[in-house]
Amino acid sequence: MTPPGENGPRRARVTINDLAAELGLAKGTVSRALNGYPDIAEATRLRVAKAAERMGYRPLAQAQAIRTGRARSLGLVLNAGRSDAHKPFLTDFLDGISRAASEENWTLTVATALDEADEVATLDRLVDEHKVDGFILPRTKLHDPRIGLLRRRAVPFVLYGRTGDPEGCAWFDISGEDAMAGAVARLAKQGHRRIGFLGGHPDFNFSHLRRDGYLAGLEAAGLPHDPALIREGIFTVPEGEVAALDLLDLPDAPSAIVCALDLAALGLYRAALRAGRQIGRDLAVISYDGIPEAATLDPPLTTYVVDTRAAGRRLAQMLLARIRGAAPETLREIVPARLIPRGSDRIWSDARPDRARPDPVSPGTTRQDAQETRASKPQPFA
Amino acid sequence: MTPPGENGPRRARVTINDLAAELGLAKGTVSRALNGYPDIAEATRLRVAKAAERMGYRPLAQAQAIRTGRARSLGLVLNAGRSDAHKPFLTDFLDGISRAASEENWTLTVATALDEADEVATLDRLVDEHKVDGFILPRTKLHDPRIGLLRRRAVPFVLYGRTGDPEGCAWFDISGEDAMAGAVARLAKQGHRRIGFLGGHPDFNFSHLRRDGYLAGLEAAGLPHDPALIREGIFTVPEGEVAALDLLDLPDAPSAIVCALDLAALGLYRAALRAGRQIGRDLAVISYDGIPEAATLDPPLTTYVVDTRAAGRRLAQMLLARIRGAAPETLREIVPARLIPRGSDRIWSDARPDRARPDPVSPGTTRQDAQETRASKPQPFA
DNA sequence: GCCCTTGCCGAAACCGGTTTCGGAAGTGAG
DNA sequence: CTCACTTCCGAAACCGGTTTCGGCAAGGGC
Repeated sequence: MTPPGENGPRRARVTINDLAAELGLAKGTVSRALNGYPDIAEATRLRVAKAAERMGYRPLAQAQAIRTGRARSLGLVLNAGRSDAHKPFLTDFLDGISRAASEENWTLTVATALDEADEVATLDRLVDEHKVDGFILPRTKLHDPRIGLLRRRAVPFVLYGRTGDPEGCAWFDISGEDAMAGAVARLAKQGHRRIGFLGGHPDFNFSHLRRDGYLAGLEAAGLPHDPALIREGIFTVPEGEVAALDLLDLPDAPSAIVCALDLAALGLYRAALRAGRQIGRDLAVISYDGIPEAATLDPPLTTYVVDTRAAGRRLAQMLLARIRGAAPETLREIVPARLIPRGSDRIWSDARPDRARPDPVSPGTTRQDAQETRASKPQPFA
Repeated sequence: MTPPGENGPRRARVTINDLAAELGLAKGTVSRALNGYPDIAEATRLRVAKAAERMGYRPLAQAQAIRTGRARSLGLVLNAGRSDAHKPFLTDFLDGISRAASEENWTLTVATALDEADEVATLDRLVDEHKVDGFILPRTKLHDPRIGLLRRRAVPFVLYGRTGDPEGCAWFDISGEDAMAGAVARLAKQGHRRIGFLGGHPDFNFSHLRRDGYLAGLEAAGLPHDPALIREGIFTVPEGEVAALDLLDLPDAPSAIVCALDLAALGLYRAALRAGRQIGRDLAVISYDGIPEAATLDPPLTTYVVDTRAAGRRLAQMLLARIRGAAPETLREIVPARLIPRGSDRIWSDARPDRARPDPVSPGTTRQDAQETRASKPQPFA
């Protein structure tokens, strides 16, 4: 690779005309040679390729775009209204996408929207202006208006997640349902018989999948399904906290809780503190997402992590394939999440329900008294 | 606004030729009318504008680009290697940028890089391919190779932050130095005389600014500068923890600590727990950044917040101006951070402070807080 | 009444590519 | 030795815009 921007204040772009002139060929010939047309002699193709390399020729994407109709750009519109959620993953996600895209000399165009309607309008605008050739749709909903739009306008897209009506959809997803079922199985194996569930907002497709996975896990373990142990619609930490408190205050409270999202688990940690329950001691927790904070909670949270970077990368590759004509039905992948066992789902049988407790983060510290700091919520390091 | 994608499977784009044919004008005339050339009759301009509106004409950005040399896109390359840091702000930042951009019908192109060299190479590639017209450079360093490249290649850019050699640079920044000085003043006013400092990594320009602000604050308060109370080079929570522990283990430990980043403060919270010090009781803390977790810590962290969304928005506007020819020297803005007083910098009277007896202050006075926000303001920086 | 502006628009070149079309060589069969 | 058939390339059209250039018609000064 040549040192970037090495010479002079304004090294002029070398165009296909320069190349053609240098080679004594017609520019059309050069273009065909570069693009692998069959009616170019092998010797010529080589000569052209070499000269292009030597002169540092880079086709101007937008000049190509106007004839080919390809902007060579992948679109991603983020919802900035729901400011929670994919935040922690965003950098990794973007990195996965943009890296895969740039391997093929494509780029990533991102836009933001404030709500669902704005999202659709933004997609529409980008399509109109032909700024992108296709979209990655994160956070799919059960009924997703974005999909309707893109279908109507016949522009390629790939879902990160699944949706209610799969027709014409390509997707990549993590099997949250298997993770939830696995979590239940793991807890049941430890002897838990009352296992609660903290679920996500029903607008989102993954919420149903994960709840169903939880139920399937119960059934597989031969445990009864008690609707009282289920709280759903959680989207933020505070929401998780109230829902969890709800569960813990039950006369017949669960001894273990499965969380569909780490945000809910964060809330659960707070709720446990307030309810005087000690996670990893008299309450087992398994969650899902793998946010970085999970590792530094006390006790560290056992959770299923998803490799967001890999997801972004794969999504970009699939979208590229879709744009190039692959049928959506052939582009559907579901991969498992990976369980990271940590302390939260282990019950120490020997411990006294008191103060002393193995503290992996800061050994030998006296824990603050929860009652004393009543007003401000005691908080593990989130 | 027309309902998005309303009709048919493939409503064809309306081009400038369609418009011209419909109007019985030459396409060149239509183009000039749309772009406000002075040699078009007002009546004609109106007629064209109306027809364009009615037919839903949207110029194809890349077609314009090839002649005008404007891709109508802003570039942002993120460093995915240093996975920490601006993560929590990223969505807001992107939202600010992309919203300002789309107001002018521009878009945002984002790429990622793994390290500094990759960053420069990525910039170079985007410039070569003319994918973007300019860049926003986040996380500026004292000596920033990205700036060198962009200067050499004469492509417009705007810094988010300042840098060592300001020549030819436009920037937007938050006055971290004033914030740090203000933090010291606030603590000194409470009677603290030994105030420690946890600083960022010296590669980054803001680290020097904030440390200098801390020092200026000391001087303004008439406090001595004790190098032993300063720890720098912090970039992650664990790093913050060891640095803080270092400070707290000092024979003559500080009674208050100013953190240049919330991540360091997070580490400090852990360190305090391990060292048996209680923040808000026998240790006062003021930090900087305003990450969401700060509000839910125990006690809640008093910190200076920066409005990342507003920063993104302003940066985009400034970059646009820069691209349109404004001189970089005229595009330099520094705005103050906003102090959010919470519990961590207040010392409750019944505690026994090490060296100083802070004024007893009831935990509920926000009016005084508001005053202190803009209290002392040393200005050797600008 | 004539000439010189000025206002306004059409025509065509242009931007940097891609794609179509046709023709000049070379090749093999008859 | 023809002739049809490939092989390979040049020329030109094309994509959807922007910009330059020149000319026609109206208007004003003399």
